[in-house]
Amino acid sequence: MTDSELRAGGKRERLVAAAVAAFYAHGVATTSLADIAQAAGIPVGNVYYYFKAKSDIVAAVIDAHVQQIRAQLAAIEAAHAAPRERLKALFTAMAGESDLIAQFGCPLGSLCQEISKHEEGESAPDASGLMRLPLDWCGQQFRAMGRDDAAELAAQAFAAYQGTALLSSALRDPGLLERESRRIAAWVDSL
Amino acid sequence: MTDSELRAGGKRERLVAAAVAAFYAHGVATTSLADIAQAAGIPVGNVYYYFKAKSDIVAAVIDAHVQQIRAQLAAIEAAHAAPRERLKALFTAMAGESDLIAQFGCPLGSLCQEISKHEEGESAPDASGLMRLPLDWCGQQFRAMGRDDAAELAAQAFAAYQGTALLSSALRDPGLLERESRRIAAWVDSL
DNA sequence: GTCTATAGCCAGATAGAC
DNA sequence: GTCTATCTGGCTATAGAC
Repeated sequence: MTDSELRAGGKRERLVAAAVAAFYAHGVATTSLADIAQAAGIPVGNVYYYFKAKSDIVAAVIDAHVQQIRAQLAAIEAAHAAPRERLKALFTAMAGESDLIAQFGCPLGSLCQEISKHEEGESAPDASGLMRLPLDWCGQQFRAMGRDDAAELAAQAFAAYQGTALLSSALRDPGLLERESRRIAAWVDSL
Repeated sequence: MTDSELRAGGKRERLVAAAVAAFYAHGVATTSLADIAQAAGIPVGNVYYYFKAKSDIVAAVIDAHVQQIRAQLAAIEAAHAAPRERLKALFTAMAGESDLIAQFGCPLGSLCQEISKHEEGESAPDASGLMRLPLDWCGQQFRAMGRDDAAELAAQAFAAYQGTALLSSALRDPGLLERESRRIAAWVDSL
């Protein structure tokens, strides 16, 4: 946290949190700065004291997700020593959010997809880390399990989750995600 | 095709085709009517002769995709009698578009995800059929193979494809989709 | 640092000539 | 049916008072 952030009394954090929620529920393109500012209880014009442009808010939102992912993965590593248990913990945790995911999809996957469609100018932030981070972590776990095809297994497991999240939100069916998450966990156990 | 469409000399079709391409490459929300009209070689104001509002264009785009899916599935059914071969044909065909998918994701999945985020008003069209149609078709094939868990297998296969499409576009890696499509085909063969 | 007011732009949508 | 001209509103972003 920088000095100016400390002086800002948490307003920047409130803006980012409001943007995270709004981007997730309504999408990046359809969310206006006014929406974000209102949700954070801050006048619209004041947003530009904290962010030079909307794309900077997008970058801050991506960064917030990255921090959250790192924290979640670190927590799983602290709670479970065995790579197999760590993998199961990750996919079980994701299934725990099935109601939300059935409404809006995976927070990471939907954000990643929307942003990857307009990576043209230099102002467009890169969201690929949102996929790469958990994917590489899964790969590490499979490698620790002694699998030579760790990267392939990681892609298979993570893609199964992402695809199911997409299906469950399209069909508005949380049960789909819960069943598939159990199947993935059982599959990890069987390896 | 209605009478007025016949009289229109294919302009409506050109608009829909341009919208399909633009929505896929840049997203629905960030594509303006001016973009679509220009790509179709039609003045902006004239768009409203064919569509009352932008949401009607979205509905027409969804419908165009539905027609395309039906045609593709019918072609596969005509070319292959065995359900196992039909499934393999579908996932092989998808892998054939890996370069495009690595750029913009699955045309169906990305459209579905974006639209499902703002299904509030009555003007918002429903895109869930884009997932339901191929999903149900896969289920029918698995059932024809004598599987009791046909619906679950269909979800598993289709989610694997959707998730891999998302990953391969996030990481800009067509090879990922090709490898996983081969794996899905081999898995279908093993059932 | 915080907020108000507003500029400037571009989108979606309409009116009406031809 | 086709097209031009234009209205209206909301959005991003800025200027400047406090």
